[in-house]
Amino acid sequence: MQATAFSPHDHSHCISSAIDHAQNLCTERGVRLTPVRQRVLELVWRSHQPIGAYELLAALAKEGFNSAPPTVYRALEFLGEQGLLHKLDSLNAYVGCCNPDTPHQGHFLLCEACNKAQELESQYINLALKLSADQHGFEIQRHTIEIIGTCKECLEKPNLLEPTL
Amino acid sequence: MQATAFSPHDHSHCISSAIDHAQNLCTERGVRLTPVRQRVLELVWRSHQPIGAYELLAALAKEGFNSAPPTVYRALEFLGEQGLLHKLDSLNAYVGCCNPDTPHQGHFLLCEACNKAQELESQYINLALKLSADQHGFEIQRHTIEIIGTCKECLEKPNLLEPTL
DNA sequence: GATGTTATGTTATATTATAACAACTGTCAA
DNA sequence: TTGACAGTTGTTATAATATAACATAACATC
Repeated sequence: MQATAFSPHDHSHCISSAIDHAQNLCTERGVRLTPVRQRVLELVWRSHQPIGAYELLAALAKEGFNSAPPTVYRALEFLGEQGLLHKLDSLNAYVGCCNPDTPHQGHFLLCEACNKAQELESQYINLALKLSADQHGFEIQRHTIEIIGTCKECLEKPNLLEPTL
Repeated sequence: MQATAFSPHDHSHCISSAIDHAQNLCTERGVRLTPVRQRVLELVWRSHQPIGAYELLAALAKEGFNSAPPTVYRALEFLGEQGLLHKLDSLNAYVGCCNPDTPHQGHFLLCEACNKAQELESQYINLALKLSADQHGFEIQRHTIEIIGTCKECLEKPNLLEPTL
């Protein structure tokens, strides 16, 4: 199986690749990846664990950035519009998008043991959503698809899930 | 097609049926559907439009119920535990469950034109979620599945969607 | 009617997000 | 080179959603 957020990997590569990608994409689109926007994106990518707006705010504050809520919410709004991150509604938290070139909402696996999020783009799910909507004559604009549970790596550490008494 | 939240129907029947069902179910389970809990459930069922906690609170206040946030959040917690309602994470709002006998999270169609929610129990979606999770060795505990768009009835009123200039 | 459990009341506060307006920055044409 | 505009950021305040903590009341049952 391919690498996922859950499996061990060189995460610094994820970060640098995401930032490079974002820079190129913003240049192409003629929009500005300003310092605060880039820094927010880097912070979001600091791990595969979705991060909350106020946690971002605290991190920015430590680094001398302006630290009022609108600062971070504006950056999140911009990054969201550019498809560079997703909001996870069930967590009120934000996670980087690996595939920002084409607009999409994505489907997410959220592990409650390690708190990491893995984005999927499942054609099974897309088809199932389409079929269900069609059955009701419903036209889909967007969706929130979050699958919550335990990832493979955490399942393989049973001692953490079922501590000995 | 069967009746849905979106199509015209005798809604008073939805309400009374939901309350009857809830009363029976609570009796069977030996839990108490106290006045405030029942009233919250009735308010949630007042329409098929999901309702927010503070809107419930305001309605309770008008009727002389205690009106501090914990009152309504406790009722919502109880009703959620009993499977009598669902929270919609993308809206921070609550909607009654038609099928509270068996525990489930459900899938929702949310119409942005009429703001109504229709719960689905699509085996297509369940299967697609399972397949996607299995591919990653992921064990599902629960999920948030919200399909946002425009319902059949609202699509059939094109003047509302594309106002004449 | 004493006791334990469940439910509610009450006050305060935490968490998440936006409104509104002022000030600054970059761009580009006149 | 400046002035006009669009876009971005700063700042203050507040809205909207949700929970913590502790006191009191109601109910069950022995």
